[in-house]
Amino acid sequence: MPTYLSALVDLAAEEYPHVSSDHLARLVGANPATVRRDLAALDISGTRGLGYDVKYLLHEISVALGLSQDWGVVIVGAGNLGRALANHEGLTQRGFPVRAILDIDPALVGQSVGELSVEHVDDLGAIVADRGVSVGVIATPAQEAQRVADLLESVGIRSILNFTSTALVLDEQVQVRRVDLATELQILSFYQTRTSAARAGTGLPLEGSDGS
Amino acid sequence: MPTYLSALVDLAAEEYPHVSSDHLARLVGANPATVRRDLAALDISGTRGLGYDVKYLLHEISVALGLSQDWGVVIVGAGNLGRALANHEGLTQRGFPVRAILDIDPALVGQSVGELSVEHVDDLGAIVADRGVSVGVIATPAQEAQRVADLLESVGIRSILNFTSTALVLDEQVQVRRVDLATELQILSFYQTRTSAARAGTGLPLEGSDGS
DNA sequence: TAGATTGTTAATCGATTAACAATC
DNA sequence: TAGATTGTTAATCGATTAACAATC
Repeated sequence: MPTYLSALVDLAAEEYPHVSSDHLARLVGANPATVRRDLAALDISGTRGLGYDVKYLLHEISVALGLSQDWGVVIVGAGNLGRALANHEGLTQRGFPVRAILDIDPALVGQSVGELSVEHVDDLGAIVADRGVSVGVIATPAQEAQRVADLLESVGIRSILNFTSTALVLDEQVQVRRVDLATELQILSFYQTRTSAARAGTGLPLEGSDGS
Repeated sequence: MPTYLSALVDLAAEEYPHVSSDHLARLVGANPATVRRDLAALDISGTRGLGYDVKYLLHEISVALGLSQDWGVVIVGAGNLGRALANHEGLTQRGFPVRAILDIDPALVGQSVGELSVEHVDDLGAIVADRGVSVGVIATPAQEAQRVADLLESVGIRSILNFTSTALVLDEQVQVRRVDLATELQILSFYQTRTSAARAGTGLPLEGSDGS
């Protein structure tokens, strides 16, 4: 669904007044029927014979994606990764301003990271309450991840982006996305191993079940 | 598929000689039939009445995941993110040693990043050939991503991990995984927006098509 | 009215899983 | 032999897509 957004931004920039499901489908590499069904699921309707109003579509999808509001972000873990994420300009640009970066290590507290300075994780509750934070990013060592997640949950965070390899166990109300570098690389090497093996004529199957 | 691995490592550590598809399924949160089908797809067979040999399974899955060899990594882009990735210990640990970090900016070339120092992107071909690099990581600004990807493809890289928001167009032989922070956050906010809307009783549908 | 395109039903496809004969 | 568990077929489920009547 987020895929539609950039295509629509382009269309709006080119001042297309309307777009057909067929056109949109080609832009995002999907099937026209799927596009219509997706939009219908968001209660967005078009005009028969004409298509969808681009500006209206853009607005409605932004709302559906929650982009009509800012989502304050707190980053827990001020190591290399945490600091890199805090400096990532793309985030604020796309409606996810980083409001704080925390660590448990007193030696790091007070260090400056871009425009922020590292704060202590003990202040999480107050920070979340005061600064309109609604997303937590976990950039700690894997062993700390569950503890941090519990802490985030306890202060009311309902959206977590987890950069560790730990599979978190949380209330189902809490949405978690995991971004694990090594797993991504393993998936790449898995595909590559399979296709090379297939080319080399060994018995490894090309058609497997999933690839996940 | 990569999911099985850590469960198996644990089992091996506890010296379980055999594991049933049922047991393994519970560990990875899947269905026993799916586990059996997955393993069969990798030409791994078990013993009726007994289950699968844990050590054998671990070995075969490692091979299938390509983990029996190291996959040298080159990082293109020595900004905050590139440097953080280069310092990520987890990578070498899991069989993905970072062999080089490159940038196009002469001011960055020569700077040290952990044990490496930044090299110029013009040397990519030689570096890939000499150091057994098989995975490229793109950590440049989004506008440069396609150019870098073309370059990586041209020097024979077949596995790319793309940290920009650009959708890359490459030969289908080249496996690409995208890790886009803002998109991940958008997905979180999308879910959160939907569920809050549903709780608030507005018309936003809880049952949609995909959520991607 | 003729052409275009939606909204939606029904068909298709693929993936998941239940079930069970084979067999250790 | 009795119990357990695989390997695989057939049933189920869900998601995708073709097709077309409704209608702008």
